[in-house]
Amino acid sequence: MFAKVIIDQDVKALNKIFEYSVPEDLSLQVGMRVFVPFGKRIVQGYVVELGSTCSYDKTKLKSIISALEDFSAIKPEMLQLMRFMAKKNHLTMASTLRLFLPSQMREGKVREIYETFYTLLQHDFQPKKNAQKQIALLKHLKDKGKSSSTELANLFGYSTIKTLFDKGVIARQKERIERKPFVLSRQDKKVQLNAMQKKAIETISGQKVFLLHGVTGSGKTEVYMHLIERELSQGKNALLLVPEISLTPQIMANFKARFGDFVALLHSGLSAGERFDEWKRIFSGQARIVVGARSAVFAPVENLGIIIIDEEHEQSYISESNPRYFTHDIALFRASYNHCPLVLGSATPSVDSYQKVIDGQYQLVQLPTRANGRDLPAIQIVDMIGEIRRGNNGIFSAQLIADLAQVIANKKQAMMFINRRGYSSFMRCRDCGYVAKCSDCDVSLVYHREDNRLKCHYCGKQFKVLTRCPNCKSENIKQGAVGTEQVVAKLKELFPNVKILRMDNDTTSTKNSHQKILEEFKNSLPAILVGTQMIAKGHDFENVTLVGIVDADQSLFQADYRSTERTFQLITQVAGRAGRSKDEGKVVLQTYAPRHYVYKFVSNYDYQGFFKKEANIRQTACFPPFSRIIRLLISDNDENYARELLKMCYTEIEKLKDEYQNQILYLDAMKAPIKKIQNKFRYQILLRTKLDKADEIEEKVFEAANKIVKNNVFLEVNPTNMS
DNA sequence: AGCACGCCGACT
DNA sequence: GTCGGCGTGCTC
Repeated sequence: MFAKVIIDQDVKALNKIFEYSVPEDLSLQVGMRVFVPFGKRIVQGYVVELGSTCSYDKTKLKSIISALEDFSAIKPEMLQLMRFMAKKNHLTMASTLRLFLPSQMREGKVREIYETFYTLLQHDFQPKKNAQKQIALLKHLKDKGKSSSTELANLFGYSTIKTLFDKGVIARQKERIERKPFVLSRQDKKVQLNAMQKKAIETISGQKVFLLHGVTGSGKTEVYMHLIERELSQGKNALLLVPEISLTPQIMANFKARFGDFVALLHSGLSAGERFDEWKRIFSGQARIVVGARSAVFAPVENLGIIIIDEEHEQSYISESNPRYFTHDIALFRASYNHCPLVLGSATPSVDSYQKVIDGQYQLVQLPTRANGRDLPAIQIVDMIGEIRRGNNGIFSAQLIADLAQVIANKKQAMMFINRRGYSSFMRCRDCGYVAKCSDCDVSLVYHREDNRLKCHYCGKQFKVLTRCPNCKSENIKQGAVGTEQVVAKLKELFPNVKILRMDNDTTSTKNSHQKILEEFKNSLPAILVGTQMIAKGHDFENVTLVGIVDADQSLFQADYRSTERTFQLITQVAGRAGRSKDEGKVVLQTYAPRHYVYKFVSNYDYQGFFKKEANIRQTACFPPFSRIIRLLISDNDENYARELLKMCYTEIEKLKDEYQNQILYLDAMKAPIKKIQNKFRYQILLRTKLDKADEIEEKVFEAANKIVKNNVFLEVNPTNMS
């Protein structure tokens, strides 16, 4: 018997299959992890194939040493997924397989926790009359059957346990316990479905992709729950993916309440141990519903009946570092492997996904009204240039201030949204415009208030805060942009007696601070919550009647073809926070570009209109989804060498132009936007191609680059942030 | 990734 | 004369 093995090392040079002979006494299965001799050492590998033939020189063949476990950690579906991903995303097979296992298994530190339990051994034992503690303990055990050492010690004292144990009245045993992630418990309130929801559930079935377009508050979550329930009753399992930020305790509690121990929750708050325990519950089939963030798409659930991606337009579904992948691709693969529906849900679908509806690849399912029957809040656009003309140079328009005053008078709540995407709080000299930059990376330093230092977000290097401009010696140095702090300060000035809370990266660094702030906000009337994207998602505050968007433009004017789309999504999302309950809501949107088309559509909640316009622009300009952008990043410590490599790659890739004349729309080589990271100089080749032969071209570009550059070459498709 | 082999510079 | 720098090549 021979085995094909993938060596568990994430190196391109080892990204191939090695063959071994299998000892007679070793019962191996495909998907098992094994120890194998490799050169002069012993390494871990994965068995990907077993058979009676071998293509390698048999005299040089070595033998597998042993298996790590007596089961296949990588199930057949995942092996196929590995092949698919490695090819699609140009990854090594090892790095792909690593995604499928919890870190605890990889590090070999499989630590399980045990706890001592006691049970009753002699049921008829009568303690002495005055031994009150013993009597109580025995009664406790009689009622509960078994009890942990810590519990008994707390209630009756350890000496009581010891006496009874020594007399042989109670028995002791160690049991493995699972680290259950903490979840709020709450009563499950079954919601009556409306007609649209019922219809959506009926429509969604079969091996297809559905785009569930539902306005904010249309009750998508309830639809998900019903779909999952339906599959469960058919004996199937389910996978629900959500963006990390919306994995709030409330949502988790909802699922726990509805589905109990059938649910496994995978989110960033889990410890490695908890994650491992959840993984095992899924692996063994104990947990049949997996709810989790991006990486949960790799959960070892078998027999899937449905896969749902909630808020499908979210950026967090794109893994941008190390093993790069797009969650939708993986989900689609798994859905077709399991012959089950894939549901992409959103109030503001990505242009990519909606285009697939137009192309007939996805089926559209709509939930056009809010579940509570309320209208969506009115969005009023305020022209900030006009404000300046009227002599108001502040960060709030007269309209916004008036509306805030009204909210406070009504003892209601307001949310103030600061759109921080795309800029950070850099330090700038007000006199000459000098901005502090990192000495190793070509990026602006970010000011961190907590420790009053400037930090580089790419290499982590720290610098002292500038007090004098090194360029013009001026001391007029200020933090660059309007931040949450400034807004809070201004609000306190305007409304000194109102509770004003701030929620952003600075105020939510500790573990439960997030929750605390939201809790405090919920319990204060009137109150204003100031925050970044963090406040945009999922929270359901019934007293919020006003949402202020302080500077809507900040995500709009970026050198990124998706910035308009993102602005539309963000504003719709934030607007959805207002008027969730009986009171009507309102949104005040401040902008310096009131005539931009995105504001026209967004204020009318006209997604279709926006999509048509946006798709049209992209088609004319030949941008995705009507083309593919391929970015090849080359980096090296030696700048000249990096440039040389770039040139060689470019010459090679340029040859493709002849072969694919009318396909390649754009090709150029240049410095990367961030010219240096960790002392590595970065150069890039950008290529834009029509879709017809995009796969083929991408493959050739990758091949060409790998022929020339051994390491430090990255290929990225439709990059989101080109740093 | 590791580990060996191999071919040039400065040391007990 | 040797010790050791890291460039190159191989691992079933």
